[in-house]
Amino acid sequence: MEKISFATYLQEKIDLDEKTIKKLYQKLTSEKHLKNEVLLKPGEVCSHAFFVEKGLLRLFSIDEKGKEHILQFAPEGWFIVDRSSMYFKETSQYYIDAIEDTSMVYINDQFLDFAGQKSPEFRKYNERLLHNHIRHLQNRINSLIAASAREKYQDFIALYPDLTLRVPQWMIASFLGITPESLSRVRRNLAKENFRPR
Amino acid sequence: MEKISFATYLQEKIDLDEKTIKKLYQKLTSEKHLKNEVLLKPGEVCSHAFFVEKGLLRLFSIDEKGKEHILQFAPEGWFIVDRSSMYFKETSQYYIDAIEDTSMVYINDQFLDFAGQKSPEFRKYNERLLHNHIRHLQNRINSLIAASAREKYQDFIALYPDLTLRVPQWMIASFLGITPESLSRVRRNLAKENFRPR
DNA sequence: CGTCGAATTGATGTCATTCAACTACAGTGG
DNA sequence: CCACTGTAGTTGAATGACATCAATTCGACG
Repeated sequence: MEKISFATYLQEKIDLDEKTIKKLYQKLTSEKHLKNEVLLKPGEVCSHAFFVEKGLLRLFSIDEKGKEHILQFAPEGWFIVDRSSMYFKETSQYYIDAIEDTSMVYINDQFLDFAGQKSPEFRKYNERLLHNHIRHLQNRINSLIAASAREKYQDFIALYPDLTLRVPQWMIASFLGITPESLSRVRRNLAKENFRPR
Repeated sequence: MEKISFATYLQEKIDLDEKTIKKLYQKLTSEKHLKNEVLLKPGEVCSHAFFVEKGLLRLFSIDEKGKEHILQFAPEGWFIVDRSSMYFKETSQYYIDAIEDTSMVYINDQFLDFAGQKSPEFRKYNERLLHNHIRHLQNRINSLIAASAREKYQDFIALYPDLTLRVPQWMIASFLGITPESLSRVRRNLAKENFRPR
């Protein structure tokens, strides 16, 4: 996958002049984290949103039995954050970690305030992001309550076509709320039916 | 349940002077709808958010097999809206209808703009609502992928203690993504174990 | 009282989980 | 370079959870 720099991303998404972008960008720190590094743990307050420039992050919980449940993946060009923890300053219930070596931009409250003051466009875009997030969550809930394991997997492929190859299968299962074995069988059946050579 | 007027609600939640509240409130229309009336249908753009003063609304989808799947309940003091449809002006996939006779306040874009200009407090509160919404959705997803039918029901009771009595059981089942029969059995088992006289 | 939808119950079926065995493969150290 | 180890993925068999179908009861309301 191609690297997506945050500066380029802002230019595309928001109509800002170069000068403002530079001003914003130099307020930010960009960091690299290796695979398996943990960026947020339960009990901590989520103090940053992460914009993924290159690599892959995930947001997940661990239940009483020690099982992981993945709420979100964030490949290049995505944000990941426990928004309610960050906004309300509550301790989080969730983990964020790196599935691949990942370079990301750290975004904190000060930056958001600063950028919002500098540019009303940025403010608006931020609002847009929130609504986009809500749309995603809502669609996901609908899929979870309405669909079978098979359909959930198909919804997943439609949503993240590229991730199907990049993410280990047991993580996809964990995202869908099914076991790795079940997903394996779902895939076998799908392959049987839609057999197509490549 | 007690009626919650929107004016009172605003006073409690946002620090506004009486004059501003009046100014805002007279921009709004309050309407009553009878049980079973439909306020939003798939294919329409969701042009209003509804604040429930008295009664009960629901947001739901219907799948290809004709089954309903309930995404949200909104009793007194709650907002209900298909946010992504309203914000992005896309046609909705969802229904909103009245479970009980309901009086509600219609809130549209013009009002939000107007109120946002009049009062930065209002703007902030609006942002707060968005984050609150996201928190809810995220917790719900976590419950849906991590919990058994029984645990989902317990999560539901914890979240909406009063609704347990007000909402028909088959709707709760539809909210949880299980069948009415399953919910009935879950309840029987819970009752057997935690037997307590009332 | 009669009707209709909601809820319960039982019998049965199906889908997904669990547990265990096995394969494939990547990484590690001898 | 090759065993050794650990993790991912697949497969099978048994189990369990939830769904489906059908019958019955319950309760609200005209």
